[in-house]
Amino acid sequence: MTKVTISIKKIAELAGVSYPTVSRALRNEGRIGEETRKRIVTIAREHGYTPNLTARGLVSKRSGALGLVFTRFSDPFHSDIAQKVEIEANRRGYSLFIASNETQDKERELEIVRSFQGRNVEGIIVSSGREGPRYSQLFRETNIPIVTVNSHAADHIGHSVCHDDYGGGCAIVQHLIKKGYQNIIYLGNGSADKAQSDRLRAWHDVLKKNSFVPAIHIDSPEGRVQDGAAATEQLLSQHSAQLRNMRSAIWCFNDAMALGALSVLHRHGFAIPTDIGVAGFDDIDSSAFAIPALTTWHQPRQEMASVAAQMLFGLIEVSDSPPADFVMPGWLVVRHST
Amino acid sequence: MTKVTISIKKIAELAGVSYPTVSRALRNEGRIGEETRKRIVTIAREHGYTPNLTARGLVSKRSGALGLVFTRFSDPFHSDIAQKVEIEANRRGYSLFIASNETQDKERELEIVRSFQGRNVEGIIVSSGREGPRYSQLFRETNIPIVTVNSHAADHIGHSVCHDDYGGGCAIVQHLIKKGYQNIIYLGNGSADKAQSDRLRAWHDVLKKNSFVPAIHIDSPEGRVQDGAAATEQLLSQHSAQLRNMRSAIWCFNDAMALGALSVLHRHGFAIPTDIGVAGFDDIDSSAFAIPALTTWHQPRQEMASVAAQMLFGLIEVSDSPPADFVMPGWLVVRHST
DNA sequence: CTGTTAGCGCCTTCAA
DNA sequence: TTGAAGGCGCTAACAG
Repeated sequence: MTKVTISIKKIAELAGVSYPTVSRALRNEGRIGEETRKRIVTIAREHGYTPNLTARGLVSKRSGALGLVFTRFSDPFHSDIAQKVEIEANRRGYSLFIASNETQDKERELEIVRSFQGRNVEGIIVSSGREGPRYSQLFRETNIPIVTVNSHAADHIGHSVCHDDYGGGCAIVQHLIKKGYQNIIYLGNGSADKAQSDRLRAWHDVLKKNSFVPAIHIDSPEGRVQDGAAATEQLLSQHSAQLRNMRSAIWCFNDAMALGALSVLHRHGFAIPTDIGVAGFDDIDSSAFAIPALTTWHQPRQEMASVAAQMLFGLIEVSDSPPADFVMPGWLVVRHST
Repeated sequence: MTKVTISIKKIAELAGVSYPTVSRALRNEGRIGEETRKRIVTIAREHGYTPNLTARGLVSKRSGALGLVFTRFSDPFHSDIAQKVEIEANRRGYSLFIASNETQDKERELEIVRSFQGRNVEGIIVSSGREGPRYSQLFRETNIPIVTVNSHAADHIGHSVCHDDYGGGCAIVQHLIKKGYQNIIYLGNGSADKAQSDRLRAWHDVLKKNSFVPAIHIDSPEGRVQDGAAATEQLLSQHSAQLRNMRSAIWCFNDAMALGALSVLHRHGFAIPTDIGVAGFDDIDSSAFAIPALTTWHQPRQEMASVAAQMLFGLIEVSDSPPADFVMPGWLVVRHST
């Protein structure tokens, strides 16, 4: 490809000045004659000059780029977070490197972080919901600011924005009990770390406290619509007696799975919420348009992403701020599926 | 933040060699003593060395980065394309800059392309579905390979991967006619360029050919679930008589909108597909789980993204390949909503 | 106000 | 096989 990218030098030549002068003119930096500045800017524009951010970054030590690692584009929850991060990054004049990790391989995620490092990003946001000792280690070693969303380094050594999953889980289960469901099933997501364990624990605790005994718990490999559908199929085939004998409700790890559950239940002729109740988690946009509209727990994901971004900007500007674990509250959204 | 990124120089010092030697060792480039190579590599690893891709890119002229501009993360169609592009980029060892354009501002999109240029990306994929003379102009001026997905520069001067929207639209409308619907409504997306105009034209043409007269057409500002819901509400309030008198079907610009339509129709007590038929376009993952499962047109978006990526890689390697407009076929998916 | 010099971290000649 | 110089495009001191 013909690389005819015009450089500062060429423009200097054309304008009959030295190239630092051009640099100053183009950056609108002080101490420069108004006449020359105008002349240089005109020439630059005429020749379609665009500054080489690579070179600029090399010397200024500010690449003007951020890195974002997240699960996958088809995940509505993490995608909304990614969207907000992208907007915030742009607003601050940053470009954004992105890498998804559709595999369930944690090592891959760490590799991504390292590659971002090699690209001299000024900060990294990890929104994958995964965590573990390897993460803590990497984050400790890395000298680039990192903020995680919805997971915290196991030893709370880093900076993170989380959500009160335990509280939300308790609220959902309590709501289901109050609605009179006697058998509360949990359809989980085996690939989520903190979110899954917190919600599972909430489910356990609330059931126990209310003297509900051994309830059904099925984990999916991931948290997609099809996973929720598959888990529900499995549920129906393995526990149909229990479902018919006790007034049951299904609580899904997230709304996507709940959508899949609704679909399968509908196909099998169950009336929601009378035959079976269904609840989700997250309150993604389409949940309000589910049939019937989905009862769920609202996670303020936009705000979480915003806070994460602000946190990161803070870390970029001020060095060595102490570890922080910001926990945000959500709220129950009761619609028509329970 | 303490930037203690270790450089090639330091390692050279530590190893007691000159830094070009280190460079060679680390890149596994020929002509280097096996002993020294090993020693250097060990030291590098011990000190957690990561090559500075910025600097490397500056001299090699190969940034190893690609740019992707697309609509928004919550758009299931374009997100799937983005996902595939990301995977392909990674497979080839590229990092990916991403920028979404949630605004409907085309100028913003061109700005993004320019900023990618400044970052020395080696290639750009534009998957926004937008087009126009300003695009053609920019693409012509830009010396970086650009491939567009689902839109082509008005004058066919660039490289693009498209889908046969007209053919798909015809097939959908014909299917609805065959199913016995007498009133075929189109709910469009005002922010899509090529896709909208092609589908709208298909709708017009097929209706005309079959002597159907003035049908209803409502455009939404965008193509999201809530847009489909809003358009359907509008439809119900303005044309209820017509809907009850003639056997009607609603064809939506995309599946997301169709999901919104299904929700509203359900809330208003319509039975699908007997009272009203609903069809979408795209065949996104969740369409199979809609209630009822959605009849739609399958766009091979993964393949489209793959082809676009391959096309781009080709352009990066070989300069000056002639304009190309790759058109991919889709297929009808009849489920239970019609 | 402007030009000179130096250097960011790396790769690529060329000699040795 | 290795080292010494030069330069990628730009900014940041200094001079003048």
